[in-house]
Amino acid sequence: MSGGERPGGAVARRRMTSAELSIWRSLVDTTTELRRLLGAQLSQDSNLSPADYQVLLALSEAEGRRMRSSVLAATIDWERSRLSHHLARMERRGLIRRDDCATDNRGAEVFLTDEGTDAFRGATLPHTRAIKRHFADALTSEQFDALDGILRSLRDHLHPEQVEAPKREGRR
Amino acid sequence: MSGGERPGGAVARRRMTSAELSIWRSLVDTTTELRRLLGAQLSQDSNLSPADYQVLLALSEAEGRRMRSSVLAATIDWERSRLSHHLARMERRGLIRRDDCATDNRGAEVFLTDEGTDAFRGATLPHTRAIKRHFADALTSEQFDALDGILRSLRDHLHPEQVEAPKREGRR
DNA sequence: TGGCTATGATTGACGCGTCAATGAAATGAG
DNA sequence: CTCATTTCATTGACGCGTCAATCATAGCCA
Repeated sequence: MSGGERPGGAVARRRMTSAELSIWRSLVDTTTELRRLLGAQLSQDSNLSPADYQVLLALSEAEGRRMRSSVLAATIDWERSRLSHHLARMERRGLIRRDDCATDNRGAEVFLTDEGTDAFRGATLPHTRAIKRHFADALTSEQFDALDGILRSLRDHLHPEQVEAPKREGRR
Repeated sequence: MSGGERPGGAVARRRMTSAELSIWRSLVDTTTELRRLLGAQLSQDSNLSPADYQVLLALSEAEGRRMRSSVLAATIDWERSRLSHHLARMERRGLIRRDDCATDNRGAEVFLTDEGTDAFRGATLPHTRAIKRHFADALTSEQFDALDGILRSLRDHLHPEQVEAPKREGRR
């Protein structure tokens, strides 16, 4: 209630308070710690890094478990070269493989091996449980609603153009 | 009030919903993006990485701008070896230096050089402004309150023992 | 004292991520 | 068709972070 702020607008406000700064630091510290913990758990349970998991997740949801490398990069919002390096490491471990692309001779197509599929399947359940235990179990449903709104505000502020595309599929 | 959840307790709840999972992913993605952005800004404005900034901040607040290496590691919650590597790189760049410790011949003492002090001073204002612009300006004061509570819940859940050190300043 | 263990700090190996450079194929203008 | 430009993907160099190993010293106890 009350205060003089507007959430969405491109407004110049008062100075940032030290409370706000310290909430920022706490956000960084807490998410860092959560990621460390969940990453360690994942790697211990399944010998996968969070980055591996992200790649496997995207591939396992793709048509035919295969994707153009550039599409994959866009999907998980990685730089191309990062993906290239990472795919090279994953290929060495037998989790994925790369083929030349049929329709564009520059392109590469990445696909899950059976081993990669199994690794992902085996990782999913314990990883989800760990997220529940360390994150979801800590919050009430009111807090989830609030957090959802906060994240939406942050995203809208970061990407002012594409605010509030309702619930549409496919197009961009 | 209302729902069936208890925030603090070590309670086993229902299955995690997909909405909760997707809020988790959004939290990871959004904080990652914010950190990338602020890190890029910092490095562009001041030629410092966020890690450099963390070290410089801790040192600049220390008695005499110097600290035992192990104390520094504990202060910013880094592994010793990470700190060692990072200090070596910062020393090469002239931001800090290391001395043998007077009271413990195993120990090292780290201190800010004048150059490091200047670099930190020059970085602080633009960095704080960037945090304000990209983070603080996106949220209402109600959202800050909610976020503060959420982070407290998460931290309490991660560290069940040291719950609820009240709100006093300075000592702990 | 001698010897065991614990601690402070560093190192090397290796996986990871960014940036700038490369090469190769598609695309488009003339 | 030819040349310039853009796009796809990879590579190398280098900074970063983790893990396991190392080494010296401190602390302890018999």
